[in-house]
Amino acid sequence: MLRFWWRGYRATSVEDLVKATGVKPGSLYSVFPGGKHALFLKSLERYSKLVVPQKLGELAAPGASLAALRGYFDGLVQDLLSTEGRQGCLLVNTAIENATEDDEAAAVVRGHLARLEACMTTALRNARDAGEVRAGVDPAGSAKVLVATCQGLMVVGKANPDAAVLRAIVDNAFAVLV
Amino acid sequence: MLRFWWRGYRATSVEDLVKATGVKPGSLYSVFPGGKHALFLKSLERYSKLVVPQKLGELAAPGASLAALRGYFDGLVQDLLSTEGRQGCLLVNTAIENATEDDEAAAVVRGHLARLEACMTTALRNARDAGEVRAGVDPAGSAKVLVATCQGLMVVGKANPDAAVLRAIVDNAFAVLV
DNA sequence: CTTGTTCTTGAATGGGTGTTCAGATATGGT
DNA sequence: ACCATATCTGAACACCCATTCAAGAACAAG
Repeated sequence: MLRFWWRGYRATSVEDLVKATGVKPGSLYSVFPGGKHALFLKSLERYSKLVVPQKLGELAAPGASLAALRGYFDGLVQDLLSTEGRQGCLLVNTAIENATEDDEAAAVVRGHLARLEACMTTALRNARDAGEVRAGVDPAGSAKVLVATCQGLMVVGKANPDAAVLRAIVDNAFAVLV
Repeated sequence: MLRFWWRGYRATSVEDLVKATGVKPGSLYSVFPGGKHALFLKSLERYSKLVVPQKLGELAAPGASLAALRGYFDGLVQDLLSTEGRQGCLLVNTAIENATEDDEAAAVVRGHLARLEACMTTALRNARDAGEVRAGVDPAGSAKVLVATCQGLMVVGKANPDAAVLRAIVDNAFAVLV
């Protein structure tokens, strides 16, 4: 999973995976019928179930509010600025690299986007009920925009991992809500 | 350029380029010293100078206002929904696929993002002066967010090319401005 | 028509790719 | 200790990759 995350599907060779896991080709192909591609899909699922919830943090909780939402974005920026986090999000990378020609991978990405939107919608609804955002803000609608914005943050962060640029995006994205 | 746009850098082989252009390997390498990578950088520049201005349309004009800005986003959505446009934007794809390991490519992407932000800032400034957006809207700040949002639109569009989903993102992104 | 030069060709090169498989090794029940 | 079964191993396979280069074609000048 880490190899696909760091380097992408095409750039990761089976030899890389063999070296990284210590599992030799023969075993790898008997454990994962379907070879590299099957392993990739398993990696996407593993990322969805292990890494994503960890990054979501409080935002995944039903009582999440504006602070949790903001915390998610801040974490995203912090990751993009760190040496280890520059690879961004495996699912975003997959959307760009594979989604057009790999329907199974695209489906995993769609699932991720839907979950993210759901989390953000509840967080915004809670925030509105608590008076943390303007009354005019539509939780469902704003969640859709914020999902797109955070995917865009990854793209910008990859090309330009600059603290000021990324923080300005987040600041201004939240400024219109209050 | 089209090959790199459609399939990405790694997935495009020199043989593909030879077949597509009719230029045989020997000539190709004598015209482009540096081989595949040099040709890729030239493709990025060509895309920047030919395709991007065409997509920007009125938004590139100094007098562009809210309608031009909205038109750009609508064009983006329309492209993502068409069969030919599903490949998205070459520069966004490059940001994800190559930016971390290819500084030259990343620089071209950064230039594109800067230009886009400049266009959007002037459009928003014009819109504010004309009273088309709320007085509280900060042109420079909102432009940064809109740049990120439109990059995110590409990511979402690749995984989920659904008219309702994409239009909802654009509608809600503009809803907070008026 | 010659000659010198530029441009073009496509086969060859060395290395990397994903995948397979027969043989070696380990395991667990008797 | 035995053997049947499951597991692991790494060499071998066929193919594709980016790149090079010597041989040939096209061309312009005298």
